[in-house]
Amino acid sequence: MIERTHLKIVHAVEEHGSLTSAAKALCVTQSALSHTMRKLEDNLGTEIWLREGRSLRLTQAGRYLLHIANRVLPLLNYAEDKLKQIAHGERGTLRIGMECHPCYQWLLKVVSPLLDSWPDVDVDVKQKFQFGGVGALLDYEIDLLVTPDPLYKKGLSFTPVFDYEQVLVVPRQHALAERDYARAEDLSDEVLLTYPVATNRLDIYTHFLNPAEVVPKQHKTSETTEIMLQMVASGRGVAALPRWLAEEYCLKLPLAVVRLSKVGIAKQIYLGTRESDEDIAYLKAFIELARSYNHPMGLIKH
Amino acid sequence: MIERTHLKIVHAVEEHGSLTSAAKALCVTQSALSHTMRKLEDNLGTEIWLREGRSLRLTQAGRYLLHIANRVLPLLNYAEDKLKQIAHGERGTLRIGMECHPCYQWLLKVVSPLLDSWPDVDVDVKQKFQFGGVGALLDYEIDLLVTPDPLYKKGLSFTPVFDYEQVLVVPRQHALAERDYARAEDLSDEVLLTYPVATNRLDIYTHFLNPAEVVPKQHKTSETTEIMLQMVASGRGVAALPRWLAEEYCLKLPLAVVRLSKVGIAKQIYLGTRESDEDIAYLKAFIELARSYNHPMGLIKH
DNA sequence: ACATACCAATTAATTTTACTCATGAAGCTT
DNA sequence: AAGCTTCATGAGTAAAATTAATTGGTATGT
Repeated sequence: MIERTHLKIVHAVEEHGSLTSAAKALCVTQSALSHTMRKLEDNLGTEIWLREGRSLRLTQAGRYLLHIANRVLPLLNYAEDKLKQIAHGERGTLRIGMECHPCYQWLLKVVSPLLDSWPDVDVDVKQKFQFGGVGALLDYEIDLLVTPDPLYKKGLSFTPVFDYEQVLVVPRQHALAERDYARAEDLSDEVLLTYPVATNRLDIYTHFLNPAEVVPKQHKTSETTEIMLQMVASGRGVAALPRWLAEEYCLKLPLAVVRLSKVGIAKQIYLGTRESDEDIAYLKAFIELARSYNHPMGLIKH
Repeated sequence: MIERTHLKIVHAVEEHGSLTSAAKALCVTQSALSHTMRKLEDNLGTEIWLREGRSLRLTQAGRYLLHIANRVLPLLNYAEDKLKQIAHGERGTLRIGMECHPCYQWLLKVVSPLLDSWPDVDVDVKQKFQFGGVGALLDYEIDLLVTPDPLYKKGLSFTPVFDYEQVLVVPRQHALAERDYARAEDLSDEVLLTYPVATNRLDIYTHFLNPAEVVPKQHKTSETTEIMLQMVASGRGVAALPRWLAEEYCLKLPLAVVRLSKVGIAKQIYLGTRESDEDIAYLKAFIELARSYNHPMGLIKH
């Protein structure tokens, strides 16, 4: 009933002062406007303008309609703009999902150049998923999954973007600190500190302790890396973290880093996307950015 | 480009879960919706839904469009409602203009029953007009003029709604207080207190002093009735006011009321409207209300 | 006072749009 | 695989929007 044209007409008439000049501005004839508005007036049962000689004057209803026009038109114009930008991949919300704590630390470093070079792209980070990160990706809850465990499924594609080594963090005075590497047995008398997730999602179990059938003396958890490492520094246990993250904290706290097993635990961070999204420009750009981004002390030298 | 239908469709599809059921709800065929939305998608250059098997899933663009729909549709629906109410005279803003100070006092008493019986009518009171009250009425700045001086012009109509007598207010101890009435000469030795308006708009001049060619000893002005009468009570002068207003203050302050001239100055308050507004229900109601309203002590007994 | 310019409404004709119908393709269900 | 549901598509049609041409009214200027 009240259509966008009506709002546009009322607005244009107010701006240009007459039906005729408004018509010119809207690239239609004066007659078209006259017809269109007359129909609306019939429909509402009230006049929008008082016809006084050769000029129009808004009625109370007209004033109210103009008020609505001033509220709604900018909204629609802006929406149109934004939708076209989305269409061209210039704008959007990149919804990133993450399943591992170190991923978050890594992401923080990579996201800011994206925000800089894509000013119209918003980034949204989610961390809890009912059906896991892959499920969230398939359910369109997120557009990008940052994970160390790619789970290849039809319609998804995973790209490795970052290699790192998972290492043991011990107090600087600890006996292991001097060693070239730690063996699983070395932990049987230690308190192990990890993030609060299932042990089958912790590499130190799946790749290190479980194969040797070793369990640590005690297992404690901490939500935050900071607290965890302060506990390590004060001799309350040991932790397993990415080397690049651990070494950062070595500068601030009395900690030392030890390789896990003779060869070390090598990990990758993968970015997962839906294949159907492959032509979204900013998504592609982000993956490229992430891949080319050399973390200050991130890479294992092969 | 983005029309109201598009918003309605996106909204309905979200609500009903499919094009087909949305079509049913909107009383058109599924085909119509499909065509309409396809056209919008072509126009924007992006899909609104991902067609997954036989169900639709909003794209990012689609989610944004839905967001817009949720903002704009209620606005338009409400506006339509309100415009139809305005059309039927059930709703509106009654813009009242006033030119005289006592009018304001009177209005305050009459307006509240209107607000009670017309809950959807707002009242707006204006007091300053570049081209006088009549000009404001003709220029649609106001819808109703409250004035003691009707100025009959084509297209306007005035209705008297309230008779009152303009009287002199003096201190209760004043010599004039005992008199049946005051003559113009009695004021030649008095300080006259009035509202700050031109003397040709003050009845005490036009109807009383000027005809007798008398000027008071001094002429002072006050914006407010309260202050003016406190000054009178303290012997600093005399004032001319409507009897009903003056008698109200006599209860609170040591004042007395004296008739001006032997026959008194009879005044009326008129309500002026545009003839073209005669079918606005709440306007008619207000005038009726005002006319039937018996001020507690307002009327001169003829 | 007359001519001129401007403005909006109206009528009839025309173009454009929106909708329906019929049909087809693709996915679920059983 | 049959049956059902859902969306897409193309063609035809009814409806709506727009235009062109004209009328009547109101300022403006000479």
